[in-house]
Amino acid sequence: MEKTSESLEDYLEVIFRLKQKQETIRVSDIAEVRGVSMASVCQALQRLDKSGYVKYSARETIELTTEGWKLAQKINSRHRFLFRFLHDILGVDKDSAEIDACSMEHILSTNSISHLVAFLQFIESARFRHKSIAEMFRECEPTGCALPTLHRYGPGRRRRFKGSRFFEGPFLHSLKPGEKARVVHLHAECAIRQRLIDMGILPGVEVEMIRKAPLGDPIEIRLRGFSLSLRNSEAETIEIEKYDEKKNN
Amino acid sequence: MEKTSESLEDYLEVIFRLKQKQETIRVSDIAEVRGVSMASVCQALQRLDKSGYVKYSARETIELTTEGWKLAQKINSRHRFLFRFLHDILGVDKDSAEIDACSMEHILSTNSISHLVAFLQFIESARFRHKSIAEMFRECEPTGCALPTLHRYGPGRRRRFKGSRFFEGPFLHSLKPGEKARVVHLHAECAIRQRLIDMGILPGVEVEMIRKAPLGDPIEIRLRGFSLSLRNSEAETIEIEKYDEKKNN
DNA sequence: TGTCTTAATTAGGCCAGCCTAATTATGGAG
DNA sequence: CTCCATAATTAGGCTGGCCTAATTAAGACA
Repeated sequence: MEKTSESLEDYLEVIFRLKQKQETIRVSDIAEVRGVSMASVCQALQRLDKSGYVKYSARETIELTTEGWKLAQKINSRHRFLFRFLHDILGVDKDSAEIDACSMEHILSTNSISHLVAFLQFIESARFRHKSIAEMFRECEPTGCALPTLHRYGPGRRRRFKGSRFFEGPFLHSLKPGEKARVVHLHAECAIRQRLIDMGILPGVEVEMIRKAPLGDPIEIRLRGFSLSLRNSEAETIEIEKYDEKKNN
Repeated sequence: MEKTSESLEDYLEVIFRLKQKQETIRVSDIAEVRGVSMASVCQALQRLDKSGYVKYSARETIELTTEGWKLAQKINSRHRFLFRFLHDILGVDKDSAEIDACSMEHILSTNSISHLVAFLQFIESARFRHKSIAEMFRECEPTGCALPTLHRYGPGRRRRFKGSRFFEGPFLHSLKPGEKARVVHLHAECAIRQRLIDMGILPGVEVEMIRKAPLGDPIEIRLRGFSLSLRNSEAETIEIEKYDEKKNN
């Protein structure tokens, strides 16, 4: 079938939903919901018509084609699903969940979606001491880690990176003496992980390489004012991120 | 600070990551990673310079400003986090996880991200019978629900719907006699939910309204060839989605 | 010194998506 | 039947983001 853009998929979805409510849809209805001018809706309808998802010619009724229904249903069911995940499981408020589901439905790969579906089924079905995981999570009083805001609009194609695995964060052992960095993630498992955490090596913490032993094995780092030595094998599991010279937070 | 688009954020992220690896970055490096022409990179650098995230003038070294570092770090840590969620928890393969994390990092609201962070912490820390939830999930042999593919490219602003809660799926009780629909989700809890499921009312199933009692209370529906009566209060918890007249699956 | 190569930049185009303003139906009310 | 209000459409513009092709700068080398 013809390709569609995110924007067109949104139009399709709106049409689909309006159809659930009312028999005839007007251009102004769509414009209202999407928050755009009627002129834009007109253009979109023309493009959708050309792509074969909508049957439409000037001043006539707006009808989805069979292809259009199919696609709209797919999008819509993704939307519902994502909304449910965000709202029912994560506890995100309805408005945010709605908006985010709206964006995610277009960009998530089939692959990730299906994993998420499976995960959600698991989360919903598993029971421990008569409670679902979602319930337990809700009782945990999620504090919300207050990650910073990003800007969220502006056009842009979905091209992204060409090859995906170009980058993998640098690790602690690769710091040169004198260099500083921030801990990003601990890749170690169980016992070692716990040991590192006990020493205060946590994501977000600033570390500075002091020196390395001649053969590079025990290394000495400073964090929170203390110095500490680590085995190289441990340092290799600590993912870091380098700083700008002027230390911005 | 100046606003950025998704595309610019991607450039910023690439620059940030390259900086972790090498001292000097060339236009061609960025072009290579992002898979675009050098001309495009040039323009992007100029825009980034104008927005104050990058210090750059023709044929000179590419430097992030303090603001640039900050923003890039934010984006990057989101990326890492999302990648971890997709890959480590959901089990999505590295490539898909990378690409999807890349898209999600721009569009998810702070709100959803922080809920997800909290959720992930919970998932990672909770233990039952010495196993983490992620481990248990992995052992469940996720089958992958095979949701259909959507197209994923093309420009488009992030405007979306103006008001978010305009729509809520129609529910079963709103069908008119003779109309058909597909069950989308059961909103009922525990006992009632189970009862509905036992009767075969599951997401994806086609139902047809046969008739309603005079006062609208018991209603009769047909599904999988059988007819069934339901209390209105039950029907109100069943979210549906209407069909096209020509029944496309 | 001039020339060649390579990297980077500019110029000029294209497209999607949005806008506003101007125009064209359409369906009453007088 | 005409005219008006409203809805819808067209025309014309703008922007971001990409491209190719042509140009310019810079370093290497004879």
